[in-house]
Amino acid sequence: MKISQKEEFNERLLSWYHQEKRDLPWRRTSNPYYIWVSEVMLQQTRVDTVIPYYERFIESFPTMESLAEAEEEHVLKHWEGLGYYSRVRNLQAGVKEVVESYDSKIPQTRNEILKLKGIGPYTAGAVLSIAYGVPEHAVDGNVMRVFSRLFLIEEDIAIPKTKKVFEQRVMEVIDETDPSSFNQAIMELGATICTPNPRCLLCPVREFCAAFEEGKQDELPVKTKKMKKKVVTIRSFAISEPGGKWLLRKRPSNGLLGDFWEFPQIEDSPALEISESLKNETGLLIEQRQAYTQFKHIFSHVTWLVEGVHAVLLDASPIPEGYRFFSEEELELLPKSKPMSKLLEQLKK
DNA sequence: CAGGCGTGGAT
DNA sequence: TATCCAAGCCT
Repeated sequence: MKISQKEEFNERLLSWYHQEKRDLPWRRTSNPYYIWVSEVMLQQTRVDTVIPYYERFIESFPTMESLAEAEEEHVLKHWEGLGYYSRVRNLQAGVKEVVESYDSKIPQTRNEILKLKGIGPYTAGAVLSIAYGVPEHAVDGNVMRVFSRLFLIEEDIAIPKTKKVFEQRVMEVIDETDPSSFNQAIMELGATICTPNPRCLLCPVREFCAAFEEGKQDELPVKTKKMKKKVVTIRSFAISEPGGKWLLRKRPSNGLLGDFWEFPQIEDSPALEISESLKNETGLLIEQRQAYTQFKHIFSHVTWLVEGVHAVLLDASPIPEGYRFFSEEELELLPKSKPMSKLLEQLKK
């Protein structure tokens, strides 16, 4: 596509968008905070998955002040099952910053909004353009896929610096009168038409598309990186005490499943001496019962082979720092990871 | 920069 | 079953 065709391109794109766009909850509001929440939830997450979470979250935390004041555990419970849990801790931290340091007004320049926790280049552009009408690029995976085809850009989108190429190109093409609709229209196109297996015959702008012109739409975008996943064996100890309570510990804030409570567990230990390993790593003294369950859980970058072991705590055992007993009722209120939920499900059998 | 960070759906 | 994702950000 030539830049001289910009006006005609935007006319086609935007009229298609206004006619075909999906009716989504965050498209029914102009509240910048709600837009912010939706954009964070949508990071690496499908629209259909996000919708119910978004509705519940906004209902429970209708204002930035209400989110800023909420208990982290309560907030995390609203994110349970969505994944990438650091997103919600960063969101709350960012909202607190806005409430406390910006008089509850979200900054309206890229440099300022980028300072907020959890707001990166994409989310900055998305909030600025959608909530405030600022002509800023918001380049995500959709935009790179669509633009790589429109302009026949064959650079590897798996390499971080490649994104700059797309950000520049967006700024050349963006509709200055309605940057909100422009950014959303490109993403909508990527999500519904210009998908990995594109449906070019339905595309409103195919006559501007260099890849379609040359029949290369199926070869773009170029993306090289492949994920290799580690496999880790996890032995998880469901330790009960006479009162029927379960002994849990809190995971560190950083890293996988940050701040989640879990059964004490050890990684990659020889099966024969697992009680000894647990004692070495945690100080806990237990009497092991029989292994009661075994399953696999696949995270984005690591696979856990989980073996759940039932055990009772010996009277002589110390309770290490950071460990707590939970009744069944208390357990219900905790945010739980998928592996934790699977273990509990098995426990009830 | 490379790698860590969840989950459920599509192929 | 295996793979790759889907509106990225942080360190």
